[in-house]
Amino acid sequence: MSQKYDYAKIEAKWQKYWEEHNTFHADNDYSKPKFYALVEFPYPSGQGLHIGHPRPYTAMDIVARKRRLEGYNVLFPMGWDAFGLPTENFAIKNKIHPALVTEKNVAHFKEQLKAIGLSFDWDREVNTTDPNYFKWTQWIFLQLFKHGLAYKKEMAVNWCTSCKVVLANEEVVGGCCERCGGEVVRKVKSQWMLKITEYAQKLIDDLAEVDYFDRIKTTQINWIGRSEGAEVDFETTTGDTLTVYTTRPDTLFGATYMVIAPEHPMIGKWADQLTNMDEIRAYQEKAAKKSDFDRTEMNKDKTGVKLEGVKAVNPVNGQEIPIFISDYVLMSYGTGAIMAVPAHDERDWEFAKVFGIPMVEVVAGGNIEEAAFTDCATGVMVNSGFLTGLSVEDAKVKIKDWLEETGKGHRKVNFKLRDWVFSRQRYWGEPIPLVNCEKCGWVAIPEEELPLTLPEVESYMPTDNGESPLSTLESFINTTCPCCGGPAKRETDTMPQWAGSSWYFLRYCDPHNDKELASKEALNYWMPVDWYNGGMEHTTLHLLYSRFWNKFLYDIGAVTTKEPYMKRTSHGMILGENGEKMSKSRGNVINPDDIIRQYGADTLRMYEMFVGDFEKAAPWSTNSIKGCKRFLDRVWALQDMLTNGDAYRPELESAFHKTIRKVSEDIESLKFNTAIAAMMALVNDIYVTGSINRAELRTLTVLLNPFAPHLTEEIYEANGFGGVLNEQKWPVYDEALCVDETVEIVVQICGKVKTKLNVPAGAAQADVLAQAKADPKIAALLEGKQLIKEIYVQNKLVNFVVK
RNA sequence: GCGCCUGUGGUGGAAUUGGCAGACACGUUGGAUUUAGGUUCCAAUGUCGCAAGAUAUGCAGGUUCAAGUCCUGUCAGGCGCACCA
Repeated sequence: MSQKYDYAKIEAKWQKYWEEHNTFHADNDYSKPKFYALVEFPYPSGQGLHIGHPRPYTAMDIVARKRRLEGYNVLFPMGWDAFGLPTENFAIKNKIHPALVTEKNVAHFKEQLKAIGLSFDWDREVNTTDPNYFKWTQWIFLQLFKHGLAYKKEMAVNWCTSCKVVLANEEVVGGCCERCGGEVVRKVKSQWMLKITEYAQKLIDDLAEVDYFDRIKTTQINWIGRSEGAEVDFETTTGDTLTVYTTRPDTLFGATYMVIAPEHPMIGKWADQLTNMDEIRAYQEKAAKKSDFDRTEMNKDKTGVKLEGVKAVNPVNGQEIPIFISDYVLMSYGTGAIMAVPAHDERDWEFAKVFGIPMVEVVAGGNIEEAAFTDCATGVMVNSGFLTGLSVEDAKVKIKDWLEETGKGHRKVNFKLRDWVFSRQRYWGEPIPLVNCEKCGWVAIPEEELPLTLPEVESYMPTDNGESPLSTLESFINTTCPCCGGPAKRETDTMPQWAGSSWYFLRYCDPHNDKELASKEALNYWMPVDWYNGGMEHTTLHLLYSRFWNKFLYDIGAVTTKEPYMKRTSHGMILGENGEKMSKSRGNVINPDDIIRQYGADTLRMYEMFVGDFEKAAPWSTNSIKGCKRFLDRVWALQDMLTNGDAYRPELESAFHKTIRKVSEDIESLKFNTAIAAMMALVNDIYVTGSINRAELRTLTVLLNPFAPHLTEEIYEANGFGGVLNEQKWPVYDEALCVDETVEIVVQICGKVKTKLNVPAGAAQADVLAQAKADPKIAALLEGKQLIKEIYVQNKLVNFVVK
């Protein structure tokens, strides 16, 4: 052997072999047990692959390769989430069609992914910008529309002044655009909305049926934000009704004023009766200019204006109470109006202090002069009419019953989750397949006309008034109504990037189907995804959206499972060498092409898995990667020490069984770093013996194969183990052989280690204690002391407690 | 402010139900091989100490025969949410 480990040659050879033999193609052979491993498909940016991409891809590649060796029919697909702003912006700047930009970027990404030796089934590649794909994205939208889950709404939206695009709430981070960091302002626009709120309860409930990391579940539950309370109707002196939502109806006797959102519609209605309308208008204008972020920024100083001329009546005691407008009440949550109980709500307390409003204590136990008493678990009701003397919990039930009996209110569940703003005034997205007819209103285009493709336009720039570039194209806009045949205009907005990624996992099951999004047979066999790994940052966006779409499609019978993903895990980021996030501006970017050239793909894979806890962020280290290269060099060099032998040698037998067990278990629990450490330790043990036999080398190559597929295939073939490695069986271990024959027992005196003994595994307590006491060093230390206690832990330690 | 998570050598990180802290690497030091650099191999490597030994998991307490692990308090860092009534 004695040849150098020529990774470049070996990797090119096996990548070619896999491609030519279509090795990783997932058959639609429905008789075999299946395993569907999924990684988030990338956005093919112009910069090419980031060094962070291979981390989750390699991890799931390891799982997929292990499953194949275990006899599963494995679906491990890849595709491109290719609509989106960076491509469009590049197209605008360079006056080139975004489809061409996308094509070029995809080709580059694909080449880079193949160079890592990932076992994707490239026959099932999907691309969200391919009309054969987005035909079905549009089809799904039409079903949502037909089922009343898509609707158009005039609303204040988040507008990124830099991208010139509407953002979903989820895309606004700290008052700035998630993508470009530009300023986000409020703007009133007519938008397509998807009623994700209709599925809020199911999205919470069905988390019980899936295996996600706890923090992923918690984040989703918090984001959906369910709360239980009541809606209460307050009469006003104008004869109107003002409905509020509250989670504390038990404190109704303590409501001393009301607050409504500055944009509350009642204000317009009461304009004639309000004597301080100028002041109110000024406050409304000030509030309208602020984004949601600005409104939350100033949460310390409560501001507001009292409505002079209108009062509300507390339904429990008939008391007239003032109404204020204040921007601490949001129109978008609940009813846009609250009953304020300053004694038992911090915000109301602060507001009442500013405006000198009286407080009424209705739950005993706090000091309302100092602070609002909000701890509801322990309190007893006071000053509360028929609720007085009850516990808070009982009072909640009683008041809700009372509200429902008297018709003054009712139980109500609310969610923080808002409906999904689905329109984008952009070119590079799926056109929304609807037309607007003067007579018939919004009408779906016939399904047989799908896909509705993007027309060629002069400029991809949004117009100055924020409309889509498509809005300037008369030939696209003007059409006929599918319903009445009269003149109609097409919707010119496109879908957000989230659309295509909300169902791609379904398309992988049957990617070339032109009759339906995927056949029932294929879905029935492959779905749900058995293991989905992706970024933590997608927990409230992509994960929620795609679960929503899948649930809707399930309800209309288009898919076969209620939940799309059985198991969801998340990986940590790869940081720069300085521990900061990698970015061009910080100058700490590592290019995967360079690493592969210098060390090889197998080393890159090993290092990305060895770098640290898979779930945590880890800084890149150019020094540490050498350790992985060294390990693979050592594995390669084992071939020079090869001897015959068809069984593990006795001195290594236990080590082999233990390592197989460790690697098998660690892969399942994402502990790739310790799996690799175990293999390194095994190789070190082998080196100590000075040789390796054929049985041992064969097992080692299979075990290491998911991590370093090229190197192991080459060793396997070069030594004539028979067949190709990827068609072999995952090694098995014998639990009985994982146990050592003798164990080292620690002997402590008063918890301090004094000596160690070698005893047979499972030795009897009495024997071990006797042997410990007989040890000269221990005997000397016990001499003249009173033995109070003897602790014995099987196969672990002995502890003598003395006085 | 609220919620969740994390604090272990010079560095990345390991440590079943509480049971030898520092696996596995990186780096460093010394040695061997080499004309030299690189590679490879051997040895050492938490801290203090010649040694015996002592001491050590952010800090301060507590429970226990025994604590990185459990409890209380506290500090630092990270993530999420952020006036959600």
